[in-house]
Amino acid sequence: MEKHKASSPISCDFKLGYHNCDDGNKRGKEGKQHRYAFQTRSQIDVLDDGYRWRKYGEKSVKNNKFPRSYYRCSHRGCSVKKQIQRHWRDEEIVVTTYEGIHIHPVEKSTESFEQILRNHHIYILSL
DNA sequence: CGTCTTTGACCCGCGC
DNA sequence: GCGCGGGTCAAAGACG
Repeated sequence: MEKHKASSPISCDFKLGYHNCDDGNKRGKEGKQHRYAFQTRSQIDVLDDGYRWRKYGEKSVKNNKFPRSYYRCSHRGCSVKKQIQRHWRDEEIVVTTYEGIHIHPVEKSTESFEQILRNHHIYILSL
């Protein structure tokens, strides 16, 4: 699912910070992780992409009245994370950030990732 | 009864 | 050292 390119230009005045997660320090797990994000115009903040997610945290962000939710793939051995956050200005815009790669097939076969992309007018920001 | 949410505490790096 | 901002843990409860 990492081959979806952003076909439509986005006018976003916010930028996703690429956190400088240095490998080989305290964490020592995986150093470089795939991280990409997209934003959505939707009232629903949690897009069902076919995987099962378990929420493990929620923190409020500065300069943003809406909190940010942290999810993790509930499959054993799969440590894909994602966080969902609303835009600071428009409540309608939802920013979803993925991190990691799934090591197992998708469980639910309801919607494919492409369909979700089309249905919700998702714009991929960076990958 | 198993899975997932909720929510405060905890940890860590950074600046003062 | 202390507070802050951001990320995670884990116990208890909700929900099917």
